[in-house]
Amino acid sequence: MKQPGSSTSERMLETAGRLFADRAFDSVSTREIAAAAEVNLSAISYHFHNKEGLYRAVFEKIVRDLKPVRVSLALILENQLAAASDDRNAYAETVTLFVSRLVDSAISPVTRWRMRLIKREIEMPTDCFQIIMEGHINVIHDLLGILISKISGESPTTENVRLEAMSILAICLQYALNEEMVKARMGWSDIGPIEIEGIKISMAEMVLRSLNLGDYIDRVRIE
Amino acid sequence: MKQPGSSTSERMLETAGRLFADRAFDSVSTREIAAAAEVNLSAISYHFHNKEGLYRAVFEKIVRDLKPVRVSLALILENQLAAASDDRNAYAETVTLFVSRLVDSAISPVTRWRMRLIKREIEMPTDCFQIIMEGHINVIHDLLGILISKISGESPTTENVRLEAMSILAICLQYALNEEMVKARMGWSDIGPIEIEGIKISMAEMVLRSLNLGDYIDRVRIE
DNA sequence: AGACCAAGTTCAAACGATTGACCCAGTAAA
DNA sequence: TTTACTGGGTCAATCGTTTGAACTTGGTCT
Repeated sequence: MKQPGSSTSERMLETAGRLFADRAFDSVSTREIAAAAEVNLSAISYHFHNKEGLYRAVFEKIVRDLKPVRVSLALILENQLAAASDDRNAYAETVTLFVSRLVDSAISPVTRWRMRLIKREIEMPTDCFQIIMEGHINVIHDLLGILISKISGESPTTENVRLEAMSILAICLQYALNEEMVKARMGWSDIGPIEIEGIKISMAEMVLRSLNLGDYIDRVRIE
Repeated sequence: MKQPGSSTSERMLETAGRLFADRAFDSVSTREIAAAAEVNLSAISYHFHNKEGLYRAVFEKIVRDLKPVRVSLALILENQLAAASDDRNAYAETVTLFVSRLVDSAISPVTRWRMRLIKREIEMPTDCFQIIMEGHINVIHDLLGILISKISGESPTTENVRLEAMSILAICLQYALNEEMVKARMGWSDIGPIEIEGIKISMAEMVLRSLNLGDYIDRVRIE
């Protein structure tokens, strides 16, 4: 049934996005999208010129939708910079919060399909690769780089810092993407709030240790 | 040009595998596979019944091809168990070797397309999900779990150990999958032997620190 | 040796179905 | 009148699969 209050094009973007997140571009037909969005087939060419235009619009919308995530992460870092610059306990808290938010952005039911679509674009790039890199990934990777460089003392432009940032990004985002594998290997039937809590704790501890902040694990609580 | 000495079906499996690694199942047409393998279109139905049968056969072959990887990783662990069980320096060496081999299996030009195909199946499971999990992933994940439990003292069945194993798996395999992102963010035009060396060092250091073996980093050399 | 045959394999051609795109007349609200 | 659609129909292109003939091979019979 049609969602009241949502315009045709908004409904199309949401529906198409979910479908594209589940299956590849070529595997989702325009007719299926139109039917799922309860929209006429012609609406695709009317609003987005063609199927590729719709696909691109989905990504542009995702970048807009995820702005709160970027802002939230940037704010965490900003607050850190305002604090004492040598307080390693404060660093640990910042890292924990950062990781928690990152995992949330990847695994929360609200944003999960968006992150899966993003990850697919990264692994099998199309024309939208640049949109998602410039609009979202670059920002987060840079923020992580700055955080790591603050803690380790190395320059954020160092190859090592950039690689570490990429690794942390990878482990925080993996649960959104390897959903079936995680469920199969952990014996979970679903990744609900309880499982997410466990993931966050394990994740934060690992990242803290990998940043030589392992001593502060017990002093920090996950929220 | 046709490879001499390779049978039709072998050539089809290799060619189809590479194509399926680059693009989704539906995006690769049977005609394209046949043309690339320099094989008649009907050879698909003749040898593998249909397109899905070919796809499944590719995964079954991958599992067989990757047996040396599993054996190699198992041997590393076996040698560790034979060594002094409380020598943390030996642990560090084992972990370093393990990570090095794992990264190799993911990023080496020989196996890279296979790992990309595996990862795609994990992220967007089809009927072949079970084949690759039972044939390859479960083994490696279990081995990692055993290694972690040895080092941390926790039981390998602990949720925390299994999550940590999954995370280490994720960061070691990411470079095979996020190839374009890695190149874009690191400013590399290609992931060659030099870049792989850098990745391995950064990777091993991170994993060592996350396992509380950070003190032994400088005593261990990557090979 | 040469003729023959059956199984294994490859071939070109065609099948029906589905695809994305396009067209245009119609409608309802602003 | 303009904007935002709906509905139906057509189009060429491409899809996975099937068909039946042609070829290759190794063994058997004369």
